[in-house]
Amino acid sequence: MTAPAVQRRALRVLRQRGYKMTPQRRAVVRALSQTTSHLTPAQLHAAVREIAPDVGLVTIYRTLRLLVELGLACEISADARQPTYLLSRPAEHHHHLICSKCGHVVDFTSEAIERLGRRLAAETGYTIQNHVLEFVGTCPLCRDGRRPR
Amino acid sequence: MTAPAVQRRALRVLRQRGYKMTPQRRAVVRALSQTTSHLTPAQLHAAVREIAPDVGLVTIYRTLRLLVELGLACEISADARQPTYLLSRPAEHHHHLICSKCGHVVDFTSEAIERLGRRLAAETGYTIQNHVLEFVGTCPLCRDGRRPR
DNA sequence: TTGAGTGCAAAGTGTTTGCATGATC
DNA sequence: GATCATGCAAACACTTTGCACTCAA
Repeated sequence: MTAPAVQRRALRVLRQRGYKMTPQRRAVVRALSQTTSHLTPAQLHAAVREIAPDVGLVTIYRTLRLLVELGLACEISADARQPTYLLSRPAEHHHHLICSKCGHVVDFTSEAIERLGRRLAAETGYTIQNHVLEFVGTCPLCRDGRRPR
Repeated sequence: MTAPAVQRRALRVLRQRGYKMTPQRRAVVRALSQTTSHLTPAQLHAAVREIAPDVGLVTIYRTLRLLVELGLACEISADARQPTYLLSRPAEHHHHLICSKCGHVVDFTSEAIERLGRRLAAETGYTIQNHVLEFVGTCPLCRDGRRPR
């Protein structure tokens, strides 16, 4: 799913669910769709201000919460001290491979995890509701020093 | 690994690494070893105070950080707003299946995840440093209402 | 004896809430 | 025009830090 398509889908869902289409929400969605990385609320705030200079940080928090509720954005928790957010590209359940240097994120899905979940459920008697899987590493560009910083 | 064994191992490693064996550290390790659940710093503080009433919350934070650094405790980040901690039972890399009702935690290891990591590395060119996998669900006792609360 | 460890209070960080104003539908 | 959304400031919750004192080695 391309970035503009992700952006359009998010705005469409917001509208369909009866939320008002404000310039602030548009700007948040647009800023999120323009990065392949994952952003902290503060970083997103900075990015949004490039588009719409007087959006407040509070609006960032409120909009992020809304987007996550609607399944339009994901929260990455690999670093517990610093939750970060990105727009969900695939609609279905998926996972993230995150570059710890540049923050680039690769989405993937895995049937193996689903199987593992079923096996664990059978072995332990748990009913499994959801799961989080995040790989953290270094992307090829950063590793080879081909990316500034 | 039984709870007392986990406790002894943690104390032994602390000593071996040259850290002083204070009553506070003993109490934190003991309180952690006495639960099969995962605790927030505040919950752990309460539990520690049952054993050693004047341990401060600051010491809980400092000791948790130390234990995590030494690989003796794990941080669970399934709920990004509330990191929780537990003593590592297996020494090697492992994952958690967490009951969202009572907090009980089941450790497991998975060769399938290691394989998936290798496959992702090959496909994307990433060098993978680590990964987090957490399943969240309901344990059999809680689901069947056989556990109070 | 001496430096690591602790407790307290204060500062710091990140996030949420109350409320008046403003904009969307 | 009614209601939802925003912005500001204040409140909040959690975590870390500075500093003097204590205690394990």
